[in-house]
Amino acid sequence: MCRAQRRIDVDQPGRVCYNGIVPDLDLRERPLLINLAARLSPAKCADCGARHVGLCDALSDGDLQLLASVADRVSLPAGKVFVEEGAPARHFYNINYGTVRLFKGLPDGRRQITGFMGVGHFLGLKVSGPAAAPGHYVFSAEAIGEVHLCRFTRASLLAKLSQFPALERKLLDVATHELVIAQEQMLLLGRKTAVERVASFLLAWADRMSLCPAGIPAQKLTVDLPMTRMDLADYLGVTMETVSRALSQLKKTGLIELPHIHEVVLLAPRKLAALAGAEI
Amino acid sequence: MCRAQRRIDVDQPGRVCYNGIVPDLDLRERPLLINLAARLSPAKCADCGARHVGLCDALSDGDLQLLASVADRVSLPAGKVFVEEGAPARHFYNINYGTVRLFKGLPDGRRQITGFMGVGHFLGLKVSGPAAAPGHYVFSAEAIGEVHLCRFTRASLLAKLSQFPALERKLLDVATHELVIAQEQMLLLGRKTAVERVASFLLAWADRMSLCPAGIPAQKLTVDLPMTRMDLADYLGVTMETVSRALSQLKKTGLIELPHIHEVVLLAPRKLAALAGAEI
DNA sequence: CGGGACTTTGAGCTTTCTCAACGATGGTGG
DNA sequence: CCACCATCGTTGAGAAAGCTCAAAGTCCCG
Repeated sequence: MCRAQRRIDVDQPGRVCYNGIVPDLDLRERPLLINLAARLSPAKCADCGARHVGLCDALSDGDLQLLASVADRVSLPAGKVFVEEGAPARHFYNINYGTVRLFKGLPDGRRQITGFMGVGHFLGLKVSGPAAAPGHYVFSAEAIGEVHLCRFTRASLLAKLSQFPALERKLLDVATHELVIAQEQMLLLGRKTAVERVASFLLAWADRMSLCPAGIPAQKLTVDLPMTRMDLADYLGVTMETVSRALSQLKKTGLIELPHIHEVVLLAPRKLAALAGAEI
Repeated sequence: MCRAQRRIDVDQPGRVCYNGIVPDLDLRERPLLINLAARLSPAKCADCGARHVGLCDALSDGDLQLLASVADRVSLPAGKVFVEEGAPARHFYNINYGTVRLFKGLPDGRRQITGFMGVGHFLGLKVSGPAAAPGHYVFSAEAIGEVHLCRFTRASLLAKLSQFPALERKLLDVATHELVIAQEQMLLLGRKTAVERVASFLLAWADRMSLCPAGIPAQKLTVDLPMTRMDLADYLGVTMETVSRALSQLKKTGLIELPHIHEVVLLAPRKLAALAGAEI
């Protein structure tokens, strides 16, 4: 198998090896973003899309307010890279709106997307060195479409941990859950065929989007895919063309429909699961 | 790429889908093991191979003694599967001696090794559901060679967490570190060629074994590989034959020597790193 | 309505897999 | 102590999955 697609333009500013000391996101360059954030992400946590998801859900209104006092609200345009692999890790992020792709790169431009994160997801644990010490991000993060986030400095959030035992436990839960997903992805990348990969992804994504909270449903299910085929390819460890062919094959087999490029209907989720190699 | 090797004998007792309620390791069946453990793993933490590694290193002698009071010491023969994917998660383990392989399986027998763990490694975080709630293991664990471990019930260890804040933080560190490694492995599985995979593994393993704590050294380095070629293959997402060919190629290129099957000499670690696609 | 970006489909090629035979190695029993 | 056997590893040849390159099709947005 050839794996030599060159996708990341390594000469593009901001995508080269990280040497300088630059904040992951320099707000002074983009004063507008703050205003945009204020308009689109409500200042009050109570009105936030992520209030009852993920990390924020672990806290009472009062605790959350304390935590919010150390958070910046930020809004990003599509395509904005706001975490750079190799850069000093200064912040944690919590996603309030939109979808983000996390990825790692090779020097020749090959890219592996390690995850997609949506509303309520917490981001920034994966740094080199112990969690409490300063380290460097081991991944990059980029907005798919418009994204709103809460940004915390690592120092302030880690300092708050002793005040909020629930938060520390929740962080452990988040990390554990990500580990479980990562293991699953290793099985996919190491041992599944292209069609199995795509089928697995569709089910996992539907599940992640809480569309089928009670396991795999028997009836049909419509799933929104905010990412491109290229993103899917880089997540599933195949090429764009292979993703496209796999989707076409699933369509031809009658397992899915593709009403729009960014929308898939799972016609027979159970059969899809069998094809995906449902876990032992 | 064809990925249809059938390796795990799904008809073998203990490797089938888990339905029953059986402890991960029933000591009543193996009273000898306890004695063996007592002989080989000293009862005192102070004399344990893992005392100053990983989790145990986060605790004072006094705290460790308290923790040890809720631990069983267990010794396992080579090949013993002591955690079963899908079984109820009742224990955590800490490895005191030997090496363990963690893996996930597909119904048709394909296997993906998700990690190798050695002395000081902590095992059992990866369960379905939140860390604090009862769940099921999402991986299996098997001894490579003889293994000694400390076994904790999840309930007792999680109960102790509130008494030992250092321990909780350390657990988060462990989970974070595993996440970083998992991301790296996804890049390997999704985007690297066979030779790059093997080169990456050799360096990562040397690093994990603390043979080159200060980064990649310029001079040669001897690495012990306790696992078989098949294990390597299942870890690297290729076949045994491909691992063998990659090693032969690295030998022919003068980058490594293979004095014994389970021993590799890295002749030019830096060149190997360049080949492995050292991180951006 | 037109242009650019994204997607699909096709044809030939490369890497890796599969299958098979041969070689090494380590443990065991004569 | 050595020969034998079982297991594990290596090497080769042909097959196949997925990759590359190329062209045609779609869709969105101005």
